[in-house]
Amino acid sequence: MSRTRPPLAPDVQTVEDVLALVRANGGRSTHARRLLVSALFTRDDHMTAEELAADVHAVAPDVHLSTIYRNLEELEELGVIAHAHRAHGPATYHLAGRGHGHLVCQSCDNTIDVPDTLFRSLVRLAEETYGFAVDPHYTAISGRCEACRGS
Amino acid sequence: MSRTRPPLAPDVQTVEDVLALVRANGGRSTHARRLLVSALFTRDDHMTAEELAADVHAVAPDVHLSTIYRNLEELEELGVIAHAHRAHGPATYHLAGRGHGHLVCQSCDNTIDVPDTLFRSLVRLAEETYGFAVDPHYTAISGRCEACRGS
DNA sequence: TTCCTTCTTGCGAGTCCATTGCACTAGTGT
DNA sequence: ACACTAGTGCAATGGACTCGCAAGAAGGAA
Repeated sequence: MSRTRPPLAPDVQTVEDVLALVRANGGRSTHARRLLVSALFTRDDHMTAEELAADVHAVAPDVHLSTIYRNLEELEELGVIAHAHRAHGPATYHLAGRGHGHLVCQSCDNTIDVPDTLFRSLVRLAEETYGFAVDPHYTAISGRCEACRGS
Repeated sequence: MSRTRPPLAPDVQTVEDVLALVRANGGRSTHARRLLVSALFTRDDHMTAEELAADVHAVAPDVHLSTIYRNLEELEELGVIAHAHRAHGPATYHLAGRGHGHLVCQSCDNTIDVPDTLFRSLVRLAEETYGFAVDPHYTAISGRCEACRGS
């Protein structure tokens, strides 16, 4: 499979679409791969590699965690999914779809998905002032959510 | 030492000031502690625990890494230093001073310090829309720096 | 100074999240 | 059916911390 640049996710809407895309890029549609993509579509949420592995394991217990990681990397290169890093704990993966940022509460660890519009000013200022191209999706923003503010 | 709330860093300008603050909070001014604080002041930069340990080890080779971590935690509780998480790699520690955010390049890993003003709009929108209090210091923002954009 | 309390430290072990090398297995085009 | 190579399981490794514990050192009291 070519590992050069993400072909910017076309409209892949189903598990089969993804597998087709994988195959179109020289990959193979394996059991583990299919199950992982299914898990991603079924929950359509932010999930850690461990959580995805748990879902896969419900059906196929011997899919190894390293296989999960390798496939996640693969799918990310194809532009099917994206992952975001949080200050603490494992990264979360989610279907690429429309881009969005993440606010993560330092206390309860909850993630709030937010539209890119929230970052517009930051992106512009960083660009103008430092020539820095902010990727608002890659790092989750830390803070405290409404429920946790008070303590 | 009371571990309740950070007493919001007073004006501590020197190593001795910090040690005094530590003692005022029931801590002791130990060899390891003094060396760590020195390293922090000497470089006055963003440093990882390992880098700080290296500086300390230049003088006292048997200060254990766990001691470095414990002291960093201690100093952070006293408001003397702060740390920021980056998407990859270890956290970086720096003197608290005036707060600032961080832009970290995904390619070259360089950190750019930026004033809080860059985050003003994000902070306001997150607050208004989600009741979420963004802490722009805690998580470094990922992206690509001027030099690395092109590849 | 000596003593005593309690904070600190060194060290080793352990945890969490992720990555890698390797030999074996299994998709695929032919 | 075959061969070629992508993919997989497994174990080991690695980075960055974190923790428990017993020994050691600060600093106030006597």
